[in-house]
Amino acid sequence: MASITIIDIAKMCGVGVTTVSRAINNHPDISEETKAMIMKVIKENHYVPNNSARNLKRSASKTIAVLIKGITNPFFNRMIQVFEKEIKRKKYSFILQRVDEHQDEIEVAIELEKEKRLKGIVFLGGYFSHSKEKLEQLTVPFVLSTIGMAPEFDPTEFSSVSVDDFKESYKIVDFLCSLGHRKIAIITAPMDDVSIGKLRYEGYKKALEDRGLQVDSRLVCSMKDHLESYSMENGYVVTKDLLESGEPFTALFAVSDSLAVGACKAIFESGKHVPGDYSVAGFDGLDIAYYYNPSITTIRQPVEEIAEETLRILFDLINKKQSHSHKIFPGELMIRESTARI
Amino acid sequence: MASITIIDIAKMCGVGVTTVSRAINNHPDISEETKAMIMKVIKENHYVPNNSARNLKRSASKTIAVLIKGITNPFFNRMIQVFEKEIKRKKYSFILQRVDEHQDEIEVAIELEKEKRLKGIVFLGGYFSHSKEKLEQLTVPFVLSTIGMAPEFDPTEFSSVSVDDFKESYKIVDFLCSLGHRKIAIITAPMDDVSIGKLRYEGYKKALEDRGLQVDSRLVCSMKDHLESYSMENGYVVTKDLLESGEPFTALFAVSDSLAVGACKAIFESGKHVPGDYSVAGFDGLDIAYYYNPSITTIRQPVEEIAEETLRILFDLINKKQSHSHKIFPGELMIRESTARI
DNA sequence: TTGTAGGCGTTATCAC
DNA sequence: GTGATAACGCCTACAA
Repeated sequence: MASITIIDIAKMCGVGVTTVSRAINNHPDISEETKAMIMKVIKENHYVPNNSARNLKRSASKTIAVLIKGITNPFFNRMIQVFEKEIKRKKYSFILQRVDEHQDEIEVAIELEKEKRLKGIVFLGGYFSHSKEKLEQLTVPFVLSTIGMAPEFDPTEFSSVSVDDFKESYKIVDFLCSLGHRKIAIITAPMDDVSIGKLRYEGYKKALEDRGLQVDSRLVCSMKDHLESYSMENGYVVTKDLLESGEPFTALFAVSDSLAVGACKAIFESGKHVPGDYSVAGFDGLDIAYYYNPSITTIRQPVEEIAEETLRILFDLINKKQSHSHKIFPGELMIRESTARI
Repeated sequence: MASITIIDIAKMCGVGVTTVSRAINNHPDISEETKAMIMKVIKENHYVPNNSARNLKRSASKTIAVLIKGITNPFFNRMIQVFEKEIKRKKYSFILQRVDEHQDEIEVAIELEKEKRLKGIVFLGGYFSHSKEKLEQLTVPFVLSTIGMAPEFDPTEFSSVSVDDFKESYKIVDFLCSLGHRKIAIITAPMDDVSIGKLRYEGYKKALEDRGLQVDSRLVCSMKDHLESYSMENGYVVTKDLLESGEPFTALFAVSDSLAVGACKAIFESGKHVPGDYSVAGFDGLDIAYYYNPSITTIRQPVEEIAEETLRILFDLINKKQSHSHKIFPGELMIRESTARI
């Protein structure tokens, strides 16, 4: 049962461990023959170096970790692909680490940094509200990507890439207004939430106000706590409640495309039509918003660009080419079938 | 910069490293006071034990790894949640490891087993066709979950949990036949593929044959290689091609719900209706199949049950309560709006 | 080009 | 209840 070690290999080959180590790690100072011979023995005996030992000894490794909160979010799929491709292209290795909803991503990051001797970290998703003290324990560069940020944060202490959730939300709600809608409902995060849900709600509020419209609290619907947040099911249940309340409205802005899909379903089940009876708008620009029937008006986030820029900044940070920077990408209003003039 | 170690903490506390180690790891042989004192110092100095060193030294750790191929598949989301919950409930820790499409999951598993001293492994997704020799290098118990399997495998050498893709596929195609459809197209994996796509295709073939129908190769559509497999986009593009080919058909079976969604979109764009002009059926039982408009007839895989059974078997294996076993769950035919009598 | 030996940070063994 | 000390498996000066 005892696993085979580098020493065993060395003995079998009749060489020293150093030589074996050189063979494994493609070091220059080794003759082709001995290397080939060693590799052959390694293959035959299925020797696999122990990563823990390597990481322990190694002072630094060329690896980037991406910590992602809410991995169920299809929005991240495309981003992950870009991250993986780009990181590999730079000859770094790539670790994807899921962070639980209730877990503290900084703590996970600190631990991982020590364990894997990371060169850099990308935080994806979730909301960022950590003490400066904690942030300082992170000794490698990191970038926050598509993360809602507490405004009180000092922008000189970190880097970030995202869209302006407030502004984009404003944009799409304003678009609904421009279609003549005056009673616009919203499905958003619970009020005690401090994430992008909140930012998008603020955009909604401001857009209405600028149009001289009152925010009607009866049309402000919070996602259900006991259901997965931002899910289709959540949108469905919330919309069902709204429809049953009898509160009149003509348009509905869901702060994510998945919520919008669920909302449409609830509307169909009540015998109504989209956009005939209700206009529905989403947010994010997921594939499903395009493929849904009707296709759903939404704000498309430029995921590829966001991912690429995130890495560009991270590598600049790693190479000390620059200090912290913040990049805001514009979202794109995708006008589709789910919204209509009133 | 140099990280703080257990020795530093020991010195600061005026105790030996052993004692600190005991405090960290909740060992019994330590007084409450010293433990509290040590923990306080640890907190104050933000000491975080180095995982590599722990793993290196530890003989065994209570951790289960789930290796997942194709993490973009929303089908796995629910399963992962179950895994995480159950594994935590058993006081094990949980590692989710993504495996790249082209990566060999067994190699990843072997490496991870050594690095993290795993107690067990769950393989999720992909197709399993590894040599016995390689499998034997895995010294910890493992279970294959929802994985297509080469039939030539010796069932006494591993455990598995899944639905019978062949049978379920047969079931839904037979259902389409029972509605009077005789020209049934299929969107499936490329013919050189050896995954569940192939099994589902075989079920389709058999169902038609048993109904005395010919498999019309012009109605057998393969997913595009250059697009993400099983994606909505793939279903969309393939269906567009099929419609443009002018080949007559009245029903379409897509081997995944996402493909089915894309297919519906293509049909709508051509000015046709579902199920008025074409019946469409999917496979998997994703949320979106229910929320889509029209809701999509599909085979629902009992994901929770599959996940739970997977762990039950794995833990039985770990506790030596049993040897390899195979569990096949029945899928459930969900008859919805996207299919109609011809 | 190759081998020897020390140490990475932790836990386990065994004394006290 | 507590503390030295030897591993764990590998990498890397340094020596040969």
